[in-house]
Amino acid sequence: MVAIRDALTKALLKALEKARSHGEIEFCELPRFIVERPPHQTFGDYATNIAMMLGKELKRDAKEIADIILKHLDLDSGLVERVEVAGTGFINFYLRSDWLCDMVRQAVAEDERFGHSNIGDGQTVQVEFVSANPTGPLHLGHGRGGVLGDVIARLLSAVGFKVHREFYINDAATSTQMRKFGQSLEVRYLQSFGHPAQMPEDGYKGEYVVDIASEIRKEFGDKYLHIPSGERVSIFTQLAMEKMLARQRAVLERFGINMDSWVSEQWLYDGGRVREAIERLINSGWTYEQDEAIWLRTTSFGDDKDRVLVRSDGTPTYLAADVAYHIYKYERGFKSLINIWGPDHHGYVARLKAALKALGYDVSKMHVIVYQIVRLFKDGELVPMGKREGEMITLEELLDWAGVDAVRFFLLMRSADSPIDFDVTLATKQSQENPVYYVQYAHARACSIFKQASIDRHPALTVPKDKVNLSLLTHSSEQLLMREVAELLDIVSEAALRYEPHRLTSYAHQLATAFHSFYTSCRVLGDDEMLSAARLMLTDAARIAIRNTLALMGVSAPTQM
RNA sequence: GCGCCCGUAGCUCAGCCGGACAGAGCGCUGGCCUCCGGAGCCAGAGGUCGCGCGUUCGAGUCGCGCCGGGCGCACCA
Repeated sequence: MVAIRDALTKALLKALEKARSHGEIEFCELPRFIVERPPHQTFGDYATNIAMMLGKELKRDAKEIADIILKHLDLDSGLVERVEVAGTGFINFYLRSDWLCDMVRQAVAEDERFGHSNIGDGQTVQVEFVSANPTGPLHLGHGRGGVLGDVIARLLSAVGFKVHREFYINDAATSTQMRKFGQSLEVRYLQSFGHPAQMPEDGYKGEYVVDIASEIRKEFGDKYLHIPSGERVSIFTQLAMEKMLARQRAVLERFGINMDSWVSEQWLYDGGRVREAIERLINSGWTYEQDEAIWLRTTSFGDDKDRVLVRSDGTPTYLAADVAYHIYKYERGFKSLINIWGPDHHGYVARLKAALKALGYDVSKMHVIVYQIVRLFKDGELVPMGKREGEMITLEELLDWAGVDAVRFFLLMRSADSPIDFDVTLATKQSQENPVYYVQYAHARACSIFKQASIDRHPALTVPKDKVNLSLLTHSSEQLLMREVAELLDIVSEAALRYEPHRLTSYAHQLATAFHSFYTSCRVLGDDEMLSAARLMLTDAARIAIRNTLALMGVSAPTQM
């Protein structure tokens, strides 16, 4: 399909060149035009708006230009049957009727690779996502960031990019959060020995802190009871961080997410990278001192206020460390960087970009995707979330309730810009209201046809692939299903290049609908051996398309349900 | 107050770089099981694309201004 689009685009460009050399059209730079699948079948299989775009630029009639292009258009007759100019100036391409049959064969031949391509040409992309504090378990919000990042990574790698998944651990020992976390842990530890320690107002009150404290007590007994508090807190912080991180990693793995690397903020401090970043910023001349703190003039680069780089007590801010982290990203030479950030970070984008610009980095290769909040509903009621207060449903619990597939699918259904109300009750429902089952069921059904065929020793199975006559597939539901299957490559490349994984869910649903409809109106295993063989091949292509789409979403494709 | 996001069918949302009669799911109404899995299929009802102005041959899509909602505006991360 990309091949088809490419072929059409190239033929158009050639025709334009020829028209120009004949002096019929003048242009120096072509406007951006598209070759797309038109919204309606009567408009052909592909269409382009190039004549209208040119018409606008040259102030000439679009139809006239279309006719000129058509005159010079030299098309592969094996592909295109005829070309028409529509009333408004669209050029519509009608492909030879067997192009869809070729697509079906291609699907079956390429199997797992069907839908994949090499647009990325091996260029490296780094995707940074989740990047949580190690001060608590992951929750639903992290889940959304996780699926978004992971599926964007899967998509990019499917279209030929070399993808690197990274988790940035916000574990700086000097950070307020980490210290507060250590203190909360200390309190729980002391309390477990009956000491009257008081949990600070803004401490971490979650049950899991008590759990960790008792784990520490189990492992080390009263070893830490009689040492200075400061020392105890820092030991506890370190211990707890390791435990939390291990749990986070385990949940992500269960959720189908495997990082290529984990970069620790503290490691950036220890290696002197944070200090170095600050020095470079100071040397850049964009900093100043005020109230004993060091400020960065981010307003000179589009931020709405200047930001503190080093606090008056001498400790660097999160921004300083994040600049160091991003310098480290740039150092590793990735061709592009994608950051998946939660809604609470969106004010932060301008700040970080400003700082990187001050150092002369090319910010255009860094893409920040900020997703909107996700609220959890159970039995029609909003479930409150607050880490400090400890009222929280963890990602782990959610996976226990709804399963990996449903959680991933639901979090992928909406575009990142749209907030999600996650309805656990719906996600766990095994009915037609639940889109996950609908799609998976289509896949299981396709598989079951093959199972049935082999039980029956159906003669269609013995027809060699190159003898299968796909032109027998003339029913409207067969034609529609072929068209849907043929869309896969376009859908994948578009979803990948735009970083929009939600396109996959609606496509998956469409595919499933087309398959169910085909299934209902066309019996695959029948008396006509050749017809059965053709339908079996179409079933296989559909099965492959559905399975590959689900695979890109990280959702399983069960062969039976 | 400033910044970002959103406002499309009863509900939840798609709508690609402006394009050909505005789409889907759920819900609702009415049909479909001799036969490969009814967790399915078919048909139908349902929309001033928040409002106004502008750019354009053409605007749900772009620009400006309102109105409504969400989030962010720390020497927290």
